[in-house]
Amino acid sequence: MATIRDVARHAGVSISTVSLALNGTGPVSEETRARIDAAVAAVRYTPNLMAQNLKRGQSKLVGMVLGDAANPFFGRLFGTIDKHISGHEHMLIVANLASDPDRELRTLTLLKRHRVAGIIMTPLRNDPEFAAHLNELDVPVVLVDQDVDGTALDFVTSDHRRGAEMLTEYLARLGHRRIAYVGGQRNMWVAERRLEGFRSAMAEAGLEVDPELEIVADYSADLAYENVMRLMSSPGRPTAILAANNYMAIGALQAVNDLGFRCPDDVSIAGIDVVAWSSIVMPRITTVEQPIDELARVASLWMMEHVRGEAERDGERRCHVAEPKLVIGHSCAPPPK
Amino acid sequence: MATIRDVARHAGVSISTVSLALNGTGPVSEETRARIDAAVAAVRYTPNLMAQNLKRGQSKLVGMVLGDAANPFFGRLFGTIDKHISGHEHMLIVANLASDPDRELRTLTLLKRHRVAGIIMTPLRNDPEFAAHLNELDVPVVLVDQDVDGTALDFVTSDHRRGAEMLTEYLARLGHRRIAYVGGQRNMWVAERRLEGFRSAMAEAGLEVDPELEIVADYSADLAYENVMRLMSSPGRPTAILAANNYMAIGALQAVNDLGFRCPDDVSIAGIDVVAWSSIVMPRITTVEQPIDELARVASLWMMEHVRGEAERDGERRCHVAEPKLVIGHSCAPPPK
DNA sequence: CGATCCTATCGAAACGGTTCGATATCAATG
DNA sequence: CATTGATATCGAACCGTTTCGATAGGATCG
Repeated sequence: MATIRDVARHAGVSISTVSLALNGTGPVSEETRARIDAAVAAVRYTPNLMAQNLKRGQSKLVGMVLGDAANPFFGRLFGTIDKHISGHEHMLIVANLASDPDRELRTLTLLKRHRVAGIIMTPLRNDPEFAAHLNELDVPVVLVDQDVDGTALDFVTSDHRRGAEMLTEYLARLGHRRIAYVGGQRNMWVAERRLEGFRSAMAEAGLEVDPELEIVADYSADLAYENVMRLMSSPGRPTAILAANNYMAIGALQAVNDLGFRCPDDVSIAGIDVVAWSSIVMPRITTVEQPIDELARVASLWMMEHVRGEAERDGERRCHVAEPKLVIGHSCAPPPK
Repeated sequence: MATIRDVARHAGVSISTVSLALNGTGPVSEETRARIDAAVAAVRYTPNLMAQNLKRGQSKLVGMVLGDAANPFFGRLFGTIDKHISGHEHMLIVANLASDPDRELRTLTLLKRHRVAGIIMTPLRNDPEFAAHLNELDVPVVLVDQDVDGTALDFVTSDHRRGAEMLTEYLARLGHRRIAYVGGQRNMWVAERRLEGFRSAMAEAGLEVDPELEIVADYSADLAYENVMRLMSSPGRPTAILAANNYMAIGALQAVNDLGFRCPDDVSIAGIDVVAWSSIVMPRITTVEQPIDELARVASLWMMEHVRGEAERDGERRCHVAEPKLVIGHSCAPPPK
């Protein structure tokens, strides 16, 4: 592959002159510039970014770590962030965790080896060991969606607790008293917030939570399916089900259908974060949506500030909490008599 | 950030010894190795991959160009390819075209500047100018999903033509005679193949295609919605609709619902490539699925062969055509009397 | 006319690594 | 004892750039 040396030789000038001409830094005569341009085309020169970055001591790469690329939430998040980042002649180098927390640390150090200018990540782990690593990483990081306790990193999320509250309140107002909650892993930040929201809204509505109806289904459609099957087959079955993410909502709906119940006539279903894409799921599921575009915009903005060195590190971490939006579908109705 | 020089100084050895020890190339005494390891930990050394790659003349980066990251098809494709690639201490550097063909060329040259070891891409454009650029790129490329005529690049796809045929045959066997086809842009490779499949299966079944019922909706749910609204409001409305991708299938179903028709009682709907994720769309849409895992596996395999220099370039391009799978849902029935 | 200041160009030193060809030490060999 | 051959370590060149300081040839000025 052609190097700057080839261009210089072909144009009959020195290497430094080529560099000055190509980068527009330093004065170059019209004539020389023309010869250089011709040479570039002749030898098909493409500047080596690795060499440029090495020399300049900065990289035009921004790392992005996704919790689960197959989930449309992350797909849209990535797409929108990419739109913002790649405008500034930067590129995203993306790693997918495939929901496997063990890959998280390895991925981060690999990105650091690449000397990325910064990392935007949706973390999975939330434990002191991980927080310690994050703090020692020495690369600007913006967390999205999920927090890691014990770090002072910029953090962009939506109000997961409020989202769960909104749906719970909605179900309670419809008259439901036995509401089942199908939630994610107990040790995950987002799952905790959503569970809090559910419980607080239940308390607020004067309803008590039956421990039997509080399920942990690890964000998996299959586990949700099994649990809802069991729940709906038992005598004290709920009249409404709140699922804490899109996959589990789908699993729940499937289970309800397969048992011959009808939604919303026999049982109401609401799901958090059931992405717009599934809006024609029939019945359309009542949900709270995260404002993905807003999350992506703020995260990208903050990241670019870090990259440009504009982020005034006054010790205070920045947090942006976006408001989720209640989208009423046709999956909820008053409980059957 | 600590460099190899710092490690050397801290351990009291030369730079080259550190390099030899860390890479396991060349003999290093137990004692020295221990001192070096200690020094690495002490100064928190992380090798600079840009420098390593520059010197070694190779990069551990593989480029991936996605047609539309927000579409779950690409999300799953990316996730699965990443799983294969990142096993070999490589990383994926991903760019999203957001369905904008104009970004395609720029993205490719940017990836080349990064000296990626290869590029896996789902192209949008299919024209001679683009093919020429691709041929001159001088970077190993594996095309996925969509072909570019006039190149000799490795190509992994599924049998789009056959997929459309299967669905058309299925609808014809159910007794439908007026089948509408909602297709993608006419200049796109995949769209052409699917249209061919539709027409050939129609001919095979002895049905004629009403030009009025052959819609171009650019893979957009909105356009499909509008067109199906129009179609279903006209006197000669079809009894079945075949949509050429997931978005358009959703648009079509929505339109049918909004007009008060019932699917499949009043009209049957089948869609190509309606991803598993939407399997609980009610009624579950009859579809042909692309074997994404297979596509990803073959593409990754071939890419790694290129990266390792094992690809015997004997002039012949490699093509892998996977068989799509007919998944029968509940969205199709015999036409109403 | 010598000093001064642009303008255009160049050489050389980095950037952070790898790697090849020394060199030094020491035990084994003839 | 002089060779030989490992073994362990090092110095220096190089990968493809950028960039700083130097140089040289005018034009401008007092």
